[in-house]
Amino acid sequence: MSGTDPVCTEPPPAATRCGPVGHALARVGRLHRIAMGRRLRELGLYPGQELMMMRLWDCGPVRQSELIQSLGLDPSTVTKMLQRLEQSGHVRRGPDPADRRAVLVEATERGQALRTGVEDAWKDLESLSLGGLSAADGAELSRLLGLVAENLREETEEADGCAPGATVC
Amino acid sequence: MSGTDPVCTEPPPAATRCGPVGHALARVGRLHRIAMGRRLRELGLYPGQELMMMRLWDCGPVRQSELIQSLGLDPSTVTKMLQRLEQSGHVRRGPDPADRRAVLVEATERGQALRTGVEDAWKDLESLSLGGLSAADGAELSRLLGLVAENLREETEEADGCAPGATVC
DNA sequence: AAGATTACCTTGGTCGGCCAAGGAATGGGT
DNA sequence: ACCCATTCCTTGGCCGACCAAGGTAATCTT
Repeated sequence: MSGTDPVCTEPPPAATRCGPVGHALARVGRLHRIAMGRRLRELGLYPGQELMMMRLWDCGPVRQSELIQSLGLDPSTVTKMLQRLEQSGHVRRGPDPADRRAVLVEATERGQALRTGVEDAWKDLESLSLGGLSAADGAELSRLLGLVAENLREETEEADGCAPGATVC
Repeated sequence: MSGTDPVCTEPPPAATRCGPVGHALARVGRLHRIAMGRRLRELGLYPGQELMMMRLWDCGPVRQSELIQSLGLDPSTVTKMLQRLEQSGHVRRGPDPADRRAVLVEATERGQALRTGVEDAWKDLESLSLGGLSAADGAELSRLLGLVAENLREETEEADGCAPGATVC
């Protein structure tokens, strides 16, 4: 048994006083990411990459810019992540014949093979997270998180529009 | 106006199907972190550092191990973060006379000066996040997040105990 | 048709965060 | 007293994620 484990967070600092919900949010988000990361490691992925792969499983070959927008990530983040995923053989990149500056991305067989594993991991973690909650509570939580997400999204976007014709898939 | 802004996330991938709540959680957590990071930048801090500082404001000089445990972070993370905070003058580190392998950490005046700014930022973001929610909804959200946190914490800790005598402060 | 603007991606740098491994100092068992 | 286990911290490596800046290609303007 390894003695001291990280991730304890028991008595959080007085951030609780200034932003109880925000603090709980940050805390839960981190715990969720860690728990997910643990499952992903057995699959050979790092946390964050699974969302990228999910996107690639759903859509076929996709433009990198599409990934950037749908995942809401910085372009440079996507570039580097794809470079690593390419090197680990999960992803293939090639030029877009229709636009020579664009890059088309798709999952390799090796990447496809992870699909059920990743989806199971998500389902597993989902049920674990909601353990002890009634279905009604789950729905309520989902609803409230949606509202908060909307509030935060507005501030983050700060006027833009998020091009409507983007849901290509 | 910078044209393309990241962070859009509009139609999330089919992760929604496998773990709607988990996905919303990850999403909101990230948005919250980004929004907080924006406020912190004006104060000269990076996201994550503010929790460390809050802990230091509450307690006086603290052992590094205390920070590790209370924030639930990896020891190496804390070491590096403190090195940077020290270099930016927000924090001072010195030897613990009672235990020569330990390190005592405390906030400098410069670090203290950020306190109200950070707390205001948290309050501000909190009210923004909860905009449009009734007080009852806020409480409900808090309660549900607490439950989920508990579920996730159990898995993350995986048997340990989190030494009860740790709430020194 | 030439020039300015945009869109698409890279590179380089910095941070938070994790893991693995290692060096000191303390403490417990015999 | 001695040695072994534990605790406390550091270093190095790797990723996700951000920003800033730059290079190439398409598009819009005039």
